[in-house]
Amino acid sequence: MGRQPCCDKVGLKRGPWTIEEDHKLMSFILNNGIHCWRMVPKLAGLLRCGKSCRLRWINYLRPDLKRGAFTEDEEDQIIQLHSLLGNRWSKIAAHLPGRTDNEIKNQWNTRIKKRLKLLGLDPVTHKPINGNHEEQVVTVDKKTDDQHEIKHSKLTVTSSSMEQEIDDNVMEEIRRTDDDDVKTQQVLNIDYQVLWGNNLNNVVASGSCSASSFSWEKSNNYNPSSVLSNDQSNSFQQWIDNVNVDSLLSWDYCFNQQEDNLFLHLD
DNA sequence: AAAGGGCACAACCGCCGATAT
DNA sequence: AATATCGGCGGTTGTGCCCTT
Repeated sequence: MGRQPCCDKVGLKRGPWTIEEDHKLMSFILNNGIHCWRMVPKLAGLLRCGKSCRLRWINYLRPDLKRGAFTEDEEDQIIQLHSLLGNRWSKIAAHLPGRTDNEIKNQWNTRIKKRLKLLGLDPVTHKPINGNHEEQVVTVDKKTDDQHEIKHSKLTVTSSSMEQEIDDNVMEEIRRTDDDDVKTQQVLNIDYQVLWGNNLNNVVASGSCSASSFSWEKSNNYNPSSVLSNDQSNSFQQWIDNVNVDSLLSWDYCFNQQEDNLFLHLD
C-alpha cells in the first residue's frame, strides 16, 4: 500500500528554528547532500518533519542565497515577471538568482503591491485601477519626469518579434502554458518604457503590448535634448522620425535599426 | 515609559502532480 | 490499477520588531 509516511507527526517540534537545529541541518546536508527529505531529520538528529527541513534549507540555509533588501532593479524585474507569470513565485524566483519564492512572495505582498497601487496600477492585472489608459501613461511619466508636460498620441503597430525583446526563458514559460486565455492575458499585461542612451537611464517613451500587437504612446511634447547628449538626441530623433503615428510600423525595423542605443525596459 | 497598531518575514497548511508500492 | 506518500507550490498565519501616540 503506497509509500511509507513522511514522518510521524506526534512529538515533532514546530515553530522557529534554533541555531543548534540550523547547524545540524546545514552540516548534515553539506556533508551528505539531499537524497530523501523524509530521512533527513532522522539522520541529522532533528525532531522536525522532512517537509519542515526542506523549507528551512530552501528558504534560509542554502549557501547560495542572496541576503539583504531587494534592489529597485530586482523589484522592477519581479513586476515585469509577475505581469507575465502571475503568482507563480517559483517561476519568478527562477529568474532571480539567490532569491527564494517565499522571499519574493513576501516582497510582493508587503512592498511591491503598495508601490503599484501608488502608481495607480492594479497589482493583479497590472492595468490602471480605473481602467483609463491615458491616466496610466501619465502615471508612468510622473514616475520618471515630473517636469514635462506630456501629450500622447496612439499608434498601433505590428510586433512580430515582440517576444524576442522579452527574456527567452519567460517566453518559454508562456508557451508552455496550455490555457490560452491565461497565456493571452499574461502577454496583454506587459507595459514598457523605452530607454535611450548608453547608460539606459533616460526614459523617453512608454507604452504597452499585447499578444498580437502593441500600442506605442509617443510623447509629442517630449524634448529629448533635455536629458540626452546631442548625439543621443539626434539618434533618438532619427528613431522617432521612423514612427509614423498614422501608419503601421515594423517592430523589427524601428528597434533593430537602433539596437545599440535603444533598450526596451519592460515595466 | 507603556500601549497599540502596522509591518516584515519565517513557518505552517493544504492542495496537486508525480511516483513508489 | 489502486492507493498513499513525496516533493513542490501558493496562500495564509503567527510572532517579533518598530514606530507612533
